[in-house]
Amino acid sequence: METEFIPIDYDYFDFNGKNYIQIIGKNNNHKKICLIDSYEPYFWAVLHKDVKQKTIDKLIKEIEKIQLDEKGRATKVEKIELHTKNYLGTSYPCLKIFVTNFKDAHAIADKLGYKEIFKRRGYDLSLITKYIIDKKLLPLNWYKISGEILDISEFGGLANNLDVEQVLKLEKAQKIEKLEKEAFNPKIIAYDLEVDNLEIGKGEILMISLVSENLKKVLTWKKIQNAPEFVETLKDESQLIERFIEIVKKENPDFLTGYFSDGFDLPYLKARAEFYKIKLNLGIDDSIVKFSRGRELSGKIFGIVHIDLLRFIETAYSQYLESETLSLNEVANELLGEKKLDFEIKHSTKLKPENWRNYFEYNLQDSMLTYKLFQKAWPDLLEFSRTMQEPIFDVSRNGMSKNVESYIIHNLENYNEIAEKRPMHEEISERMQREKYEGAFVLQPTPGLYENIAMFDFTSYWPSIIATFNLSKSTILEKKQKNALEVKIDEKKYYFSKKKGFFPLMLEEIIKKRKQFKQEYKDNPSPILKARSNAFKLLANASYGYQGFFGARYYCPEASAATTSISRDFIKKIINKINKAGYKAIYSDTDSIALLLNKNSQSQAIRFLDELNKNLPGIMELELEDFYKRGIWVTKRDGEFGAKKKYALINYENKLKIRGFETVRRDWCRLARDLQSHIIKEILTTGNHESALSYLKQIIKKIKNREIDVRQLIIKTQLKKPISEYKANTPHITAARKMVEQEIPVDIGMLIEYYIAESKNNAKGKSKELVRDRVKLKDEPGNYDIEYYLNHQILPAVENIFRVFNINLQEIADGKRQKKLGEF
DNA sequence: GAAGTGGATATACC
DNA sequence: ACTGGTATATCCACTTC
Repeated sequence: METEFIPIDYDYFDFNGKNYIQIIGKNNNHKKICLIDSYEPYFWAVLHKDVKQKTIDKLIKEIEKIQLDEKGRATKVEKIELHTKNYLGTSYPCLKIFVTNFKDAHAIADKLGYKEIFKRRGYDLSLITKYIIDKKLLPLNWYKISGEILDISEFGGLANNLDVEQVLKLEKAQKIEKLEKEAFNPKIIAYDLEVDNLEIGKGEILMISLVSENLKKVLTWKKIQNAPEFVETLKDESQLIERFIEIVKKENPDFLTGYFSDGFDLPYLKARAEFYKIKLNLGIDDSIVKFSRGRELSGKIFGIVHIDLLRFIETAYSQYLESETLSLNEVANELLGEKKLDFEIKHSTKLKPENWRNYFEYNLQDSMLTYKLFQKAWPDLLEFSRTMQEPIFDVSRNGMSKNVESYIIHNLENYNEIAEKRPMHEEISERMQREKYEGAFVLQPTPGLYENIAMFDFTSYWPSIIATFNLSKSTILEKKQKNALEVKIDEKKYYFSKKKGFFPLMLEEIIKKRKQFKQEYKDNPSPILKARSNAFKLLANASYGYQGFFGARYYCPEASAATTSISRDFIKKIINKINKAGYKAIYSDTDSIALLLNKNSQSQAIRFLDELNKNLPGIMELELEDFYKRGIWVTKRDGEFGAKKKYALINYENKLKIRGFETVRRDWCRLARDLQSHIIKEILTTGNHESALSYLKQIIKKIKNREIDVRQLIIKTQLKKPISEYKANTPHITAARKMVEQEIPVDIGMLIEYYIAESKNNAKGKSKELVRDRVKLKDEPGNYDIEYYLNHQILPAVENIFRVFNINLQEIADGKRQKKLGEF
């Protein structure tokens, strides 16, 4: 039996004590296929270099005798092979020890207390990861496969109740190339629950919406006359759950997706199903939904990949998004230009029929948005999975450190490397206590309005340093060696080998691929190429942090410290060269330099950049980010020094680039942010402050006359931990407590919205009330505090901008504020 | 009782 | 606890004179 096949999800099962792999995927006729494959699990024993052959033979005989019978599972060492492998870049004789069941590999490894054995490795990788590495059946790639149709009786009748076109025992698989357009088009169902009580399982499920290519449905038990046609009314909540299961099973999609569905929708469904003693058997083998533990729950369905889009968006998109929160509403608005429907959610007992009809629409829209977001994210999900070579289920939930590690693990074979082990608890807590090492260099700017500016920046600066200077766990030397690179950090010297290590080499490849895909995308734009280029970009960006991350297998803070140390040296040298060549570096942060062109032309600057590049070693590269016609740098709130990480630029297409200013900070009120951005724009466009100042005066007048809508004055601050864990009584915690009192749901991660109202004992005025005592929730009636908004929001946001022009709003700040304000 | 200081907290930059 | 360090700024509690 031959067919084309694309693997989507991987699972495993035990039969007669042995491990078997189950792969769910599609054939070229878009039918679901299940492949069964055997797998011989093994781990490595790294031997000391000088162990003699005779001793090795004896050792093998010893180890071969090991048998275990734990948890009713008889396991033994099946066979042993001798290989020469690298461990952290050094070659060793290694024993490849095959065991009956991979779950016992760790226990058997623990029995190997022989002095000839230097390290035991490879027993802590997941079975799926090992399978993908060894059999090279990579996720989301096409294969021509041959196999035998599984007999109904085999593996205890496994093929019997599996809802797939075919179950095949895999014999051969050969990778084939397919054009992207004739490639795999996944079937997706998006779903969303509406409930009465947000606490998992504590309320009733009111309705569930489902959206697929040819499916738009809201299931409910609420009988409403003239309900929209997409509504299907069931007898009660238990029928509703059963109908949901029925539809999903009938549709049998590749992906079932929700938004925060790991944390809400799926656990809720499970809890309510349990309440009614219904089996939530969504799996294509009728298995129930399982939740794997971890920091967050992950809901897994056999044969249908459950994707919580929020989790993928957190790792893959959040750094690019401008949205203030990652709520479905904001993310959909930014990525799709579509919003959730307006609907005020109330307890179901308080809803009138027309409210219900709107509620159904609202519920359907949530699934529609989720469905569209999935399609938008699909190229990225696909390319993440292909790049890291891990299933989409995992890649969509893992953070970037895990993704970097997946990439490493799956590419180790190219370097004949054995995987390093994961740090254990004790080691992790030790690592967490390490002192911080010094990071990036930031040049203090001189405040001012500048003209004719260029911005240079290093491409993938830190990764390119790691690759160029060979900084990693496998290349750091214990002591000084001939030709070794010496890096001095805090009077301590570290040495790195000149012989390239696998991590720097992989990184070099990642950077090169990123460059290549970026170029391919430019030449021939497609969502897939963009996603591919982006996956490699994110991988490069996260790789530096990976080496300094306590959970990393290839943890090496010395390499991280050396990376930043070298980065500081280089950027300072470049700054010096810039200043000596008739330019003036006015600002620099980490990998970028803003410089004044002075008398030089733009083309001269580009030639100068080429010169600088000629003297850069390895794959380090400096590029032109853009030319700007004006830029402004301001002082810190107090003192005359220039503030770092705060500037605004305007290029020759009149596009603004604003960094660090309150304009881009969500914890400042809308009025202050809009005013500041207006003023920055005015100044950068005109080159003077006059129109900006008159605009400011207008706004101040409006505030004093109470002409400002309180919605413009709402301050939003995120609640980052449970209220009880806060030591400080800040305004936003006070607001959160008020919300709890008023029975408004308060959750970690939520933006707390409030404004500052007039003091109650305003007239007496002597001992001023604290800010937190004047907090009112966003919908609470009251008068905003004119003094607060003037002196704590509006003026702080703009006074250091005007100070650049010697306009002294400072006197106002110095206590003469009240009097001075009268002048406006 | 005003002024200064430092801790806790949030958010941004790269 | 789930990449890293650098930096600004607010509010509030506390100390100091």
